Amino acid sequence: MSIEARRDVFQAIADPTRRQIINLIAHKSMNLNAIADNFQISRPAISQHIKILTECGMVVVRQEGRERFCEAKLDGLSEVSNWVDQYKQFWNEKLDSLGSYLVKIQANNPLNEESNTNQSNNQ
Amino acid sequence: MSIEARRDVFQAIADPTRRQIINLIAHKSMNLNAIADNFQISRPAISQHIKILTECGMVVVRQEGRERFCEAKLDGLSEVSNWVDQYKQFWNEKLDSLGSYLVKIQANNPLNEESNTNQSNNQ
DNA sequence: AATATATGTAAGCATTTACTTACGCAAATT
DNA sequence: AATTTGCGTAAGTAAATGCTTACATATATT
Repeated sequence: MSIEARRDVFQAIADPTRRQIINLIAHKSMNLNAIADNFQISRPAISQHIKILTECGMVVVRQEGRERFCEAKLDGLSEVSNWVDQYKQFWNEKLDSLGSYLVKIQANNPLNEESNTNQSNNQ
Repeated sequence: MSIEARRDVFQAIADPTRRQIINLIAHKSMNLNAIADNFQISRPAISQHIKILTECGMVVVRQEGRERFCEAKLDGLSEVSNWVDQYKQFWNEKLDSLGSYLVKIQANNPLNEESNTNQSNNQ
């Protein structure tokens, strides 16, 4: 952690512990000790991860008495999503599930022709 | 780079230079010098980045005479996409555009009720 | 008031990262 | 055959990373 470093979302989620922290608090705020209980590493280590996540805007800390509740702010993930989604065309799973979903709508909607074209040049 | 390290896609794309490399070769294979021409850092540095990308399966190198063409294999990005997309509901832009698209289909398809539920609990 | 709890932060440390320069080697060119 | 080109790799280095332990501090509890 040392001095001061580049902080961006891509780097923030590069660490598996930080991804797990995000998973933990995505749906419900937790205080720091509660988060740390889920890991084998020390509480200060978790505190430092939270600091990093805070610095890149992915976590907001709300103080409540002596506790600090960590809330996930995952808007920043859209940056990752946008970057990755440029390359959607290079793998199939996701396209397939979207495809079958559109086909399902299509089946109930024989009048609509244009959603076909939407399906093919979506990206 | 030293000895041997954890290699996963999240860490691979954490580095901005590697993301640029991916951008460069996503649509057309390039040999190493051609890639390096786009950066200020040395050719060996690029070579090391390519090695990392190769180690986590995002680049395949095809030798052709003395040249080595680097081809992007971006299937691995689906792992990132899947992880990030769990949290789609936490930012709006993407949902909005998908939402308006579904609304548009919906408008042409008054019989189909279930796509409404699909829209709300899509994730 | 004394203690316990929840936390931040500093300092130290081993490891990893991202580079550099120097070199080696095979394939192409001359 | 000699040289140039395209590349990998080793060794060295500064900085970053991820952790630890030790300590400080504010808020609760007793």
